Amino acid sequence: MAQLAGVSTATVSRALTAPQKLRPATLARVTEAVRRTGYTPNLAARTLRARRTMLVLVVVPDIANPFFSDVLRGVDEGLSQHGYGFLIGNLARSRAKEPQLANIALAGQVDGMLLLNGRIPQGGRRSLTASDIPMVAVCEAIEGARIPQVEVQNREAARQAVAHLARLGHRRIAYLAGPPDNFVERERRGGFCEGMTAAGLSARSARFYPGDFTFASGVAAATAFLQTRPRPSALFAANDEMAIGFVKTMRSAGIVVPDQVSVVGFDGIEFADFVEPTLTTFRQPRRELGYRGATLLVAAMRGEAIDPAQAHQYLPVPLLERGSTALAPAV
Amino acid sequence: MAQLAGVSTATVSRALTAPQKLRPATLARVTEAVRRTGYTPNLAARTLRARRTMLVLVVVPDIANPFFSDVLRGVDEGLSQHGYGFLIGNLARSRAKEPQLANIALAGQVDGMLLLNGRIPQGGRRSLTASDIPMVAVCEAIEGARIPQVEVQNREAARQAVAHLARLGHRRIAYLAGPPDNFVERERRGGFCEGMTAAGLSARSARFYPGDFTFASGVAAATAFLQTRPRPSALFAANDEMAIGFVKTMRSAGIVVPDQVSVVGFDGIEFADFVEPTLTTFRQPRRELGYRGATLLVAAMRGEAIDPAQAHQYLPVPLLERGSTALAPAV
DNA sequence: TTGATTTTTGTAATCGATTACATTTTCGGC
DNA sequence: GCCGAAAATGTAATCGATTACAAAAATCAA
Repeated sequence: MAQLAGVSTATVSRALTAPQKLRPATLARVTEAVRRTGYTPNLAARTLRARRTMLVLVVVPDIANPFFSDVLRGVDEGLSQHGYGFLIGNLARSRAKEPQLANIALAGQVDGMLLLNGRIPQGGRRSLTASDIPMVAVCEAIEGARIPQVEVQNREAARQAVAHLARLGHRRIAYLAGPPDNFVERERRGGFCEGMTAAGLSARSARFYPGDFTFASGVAAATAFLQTRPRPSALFAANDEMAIGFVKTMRSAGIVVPDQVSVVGFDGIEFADFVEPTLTTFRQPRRELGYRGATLLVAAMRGEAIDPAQAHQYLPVPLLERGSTALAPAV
Repeated sequence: MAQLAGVSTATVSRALTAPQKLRPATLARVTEAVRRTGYTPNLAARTLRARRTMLVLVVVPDIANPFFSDVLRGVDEGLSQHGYGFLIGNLARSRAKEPQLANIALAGQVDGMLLLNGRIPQGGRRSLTASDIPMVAVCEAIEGARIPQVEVQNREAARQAVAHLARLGHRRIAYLAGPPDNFVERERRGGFCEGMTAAGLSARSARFYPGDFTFASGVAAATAFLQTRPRPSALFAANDEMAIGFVKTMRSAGIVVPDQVSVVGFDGIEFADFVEPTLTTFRQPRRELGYRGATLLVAAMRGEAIDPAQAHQYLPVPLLERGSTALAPAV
């Protein structure tokens, strides 16, 4: 290959990694030879010598969750643009695999990590936090971690949900919660309370139904809701799946949504469009979350300084006003 | 590290890759030294020399599709069990990236490929088909390809759908199709026709509505359906998303499902449980598809002979009889 | 044209494992 | 205790790129 172009292997290497260092004529000869032979540099050799793998480990809490697959699409776009590929580390909703994933990074098998799970994996042979492996957190923020993060304006959106309902005349607004140890749940709940206060309503006296982000917990909340007196006229669910479970149960109990109860969800999953009535919700910019996270990580892996203003991004989540919210029924 | 154990690097290497070649005492000394130093072999060096990457390229037609994320979970399980990781090649519903993905494999960056897209990627610098890179097709079969394949019994299930409806007394059964160039669509349509014949009904005179697997095409089919005379009493949709779009539109038009029209879907997506009425459908064993494909691929990559009986697997797809099917209305 | 300076290219060491081959050790049988 | 075969271990070449350093070529000023 090098012979065909009449140059040394060093020159070939330079042609591929630092073309500006070559005379145009030489570069052209090498390029032509590369084209003719269909030469591809061996990745392993390059990695071995240059100590870069051009690979990123993406830690996902649950790969079977469609939410993350959309985020992954953005990650894919952001990384492949810069020549990076990615490995997927699926935690499958448990922490058992964390040490294994941490070690992949610590062993230098990847150049950086993208954390979608709201936690820095623990239990590796060394501490990831203390290492200088570039990491970026996406979707679920990691409190106290000194790494770039990209999340959505959970708190702000939740406030807006309450404001939207208050504007429609609702005064008894309930909250359908996620798991209490979850970061986004806490943000959304906090925003809900702030929104209540801002609307001149008492957050203290609002009804809070427990939930865990599943459809089933939405159903359970609906059952509890039916027995609540006085019955709230609106409900803000911390995610769409619960909201849909809630709405479905309401309807089978003969309660008309939105006439008797307004419901607001969160996430903007695809099926929010397909249920009856269509769900009023906040559309998370999933692809964008992944894309921005990937872009930040690439910068970090290249050793570029990250603009502090970019280091922690809060993306806006637009409210989609649709069929499940309406004016409060007259008292 | 080798010094700490008082052995050569060759022995360390053997301790890690072929422990049975060492005397137990030596092995123990090395193991202890490995533990104490926290040594991890450099993957790049190993790959360079051993010419194995322990990585698989998974080609996905659309990573944002939840169907595939579930399959990926199975793939993850099957591969990680044997120490393999995987890269994701996302085609994003187009063929533009095929050459790029083919080249990743041809350049030896992975040890094998798992194809979920029903096609062998074309346009690489050499032909993948002619190469000896291990490949396995999953979900969507690749006709004529001499590689192991894992798919579901599409044809059999479609026959069963018709049988189920016929058993309920339906005689005018319509078919809501997928894109005509899609392999699984053709199988399901074929099974539908066979089922009609088996039930003593004319497949020729059945109504076929065009579709493309999207919710919107289910809505469109419903609109056409409403104008069909005489109106069929049952419909078999080639996937759940269309079935759900169809049902939703029927209901808003005041047609009661299943009393006036029975509907059967295909795939068993999560939301089939959540719609009203719950959808009668076939649950695809998604995780299992991925797991089996991964297992076959590992065998192929290890150079093991594949039992011909295992080389093309057709997994059964159980029918879930739920709310969207009922006895045909009396004529 | 010449010599100094800069740019381009080549030579050879290097990354860290695996592995063919050589050497040493172990072990059984006599 | 010795010999030969078998098992265990060591030595050194090797995988294929990158890159420090050296050498050669190009460029420029006088």
